[in-house]
Amino acid sequence: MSDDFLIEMGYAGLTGRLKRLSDAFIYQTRDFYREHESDIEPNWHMIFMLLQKNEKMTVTQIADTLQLSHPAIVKLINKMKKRGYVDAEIDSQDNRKYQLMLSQKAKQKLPVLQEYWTAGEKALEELLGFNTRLLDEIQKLEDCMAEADFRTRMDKLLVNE
Amino acid sequence: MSDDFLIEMGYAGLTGRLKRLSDAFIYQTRDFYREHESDIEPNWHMIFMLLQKNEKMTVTQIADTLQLSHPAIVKLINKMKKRGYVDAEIDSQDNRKYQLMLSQKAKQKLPVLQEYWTAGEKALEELLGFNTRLLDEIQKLEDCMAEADFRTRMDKLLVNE
DNA sequence: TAGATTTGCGTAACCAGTTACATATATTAT
DNA sequence: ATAATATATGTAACTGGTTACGCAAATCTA
Repeated sequence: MSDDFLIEMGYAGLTGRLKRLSDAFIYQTRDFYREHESDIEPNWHMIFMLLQKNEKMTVTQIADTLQLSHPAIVKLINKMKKRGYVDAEIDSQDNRKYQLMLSQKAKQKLPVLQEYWTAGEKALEELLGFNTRLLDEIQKLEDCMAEADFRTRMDKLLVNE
Repeated sequence: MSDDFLIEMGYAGLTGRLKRLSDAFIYQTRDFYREHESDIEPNWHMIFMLLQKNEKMTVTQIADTLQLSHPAIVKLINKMKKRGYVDAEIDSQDNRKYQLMLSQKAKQKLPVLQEYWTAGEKALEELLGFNTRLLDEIQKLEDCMAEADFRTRMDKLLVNE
């Protein structure tokens, strides 16, 4: 028997375990960057990828694409701007919007960062046993959540409603 | 093709998706409790379960059992105390320790809470398609992480080290 | 039995997300 | 053309975790 109470809890322990796993990845990635004297942060990866692919994007576009709230993106981007990785220019058509893009510094650093990200991807492949079963199961869960989310299902399943 | 960039990112998107999922469960559970006029919070579930099973525990014991840091437990328990769900008594053998236990109020509320938790468990079973494949894959990942964690593997796999 | 070390708990500052609200600009409708 | 509405961004306060540090009590050691 495991001495891990969350595992012992079965289904009910899943949410806690997801949180633990997610935190572990975030903190360890942060430590990795610090160890390698890199001033970038874990979740910047997805912003870099996105701005490489799309050149220019607004806060709202990024928030929608990553399915995060816009204040989350504002915070992220502000820090990236402060460290000189992202430039912004006001949209000529719409004065509310900022078009965001990778700075020259960011583009210069990309080859080094790419090495880190490749190492991260390989490490993940190792951890998943070189198969996509976990990814596939998570995909199914996400699809299921899209149909009817956790709260909706709990409400429906509560007896004596 | 999905319009979800994290999915598009493949392995590299996994950590972001875990975070998203974990957050979704936490926020939706919190909303559920609020909707049902319950003043308890999502992660109290595991404390309730633990103190039902073990009667009395210290902060450090709880932190070890749940694999969380002790300040996390201190915060949790302080709020549970403030709302009257947990009582504490100083250990007679060791004046540093507090023995924590469920209050009378907590025990009275247990039947109602149990209904909520049952609904949550059923909802999770639904979301997982009434099988433990996701749980199993997560277990494998946890085991793998215990052997050598993400950061260690990234360091090892980084070329030109 | 005194000094060093370890242990248990607490606090502060941080991180990465959220919701709720504010404000400025654009757009739509009358 | 103006009023109402919608959209883009920003800010504040919260949540639930972390690490780093401090202090007091207990334990070990010489």
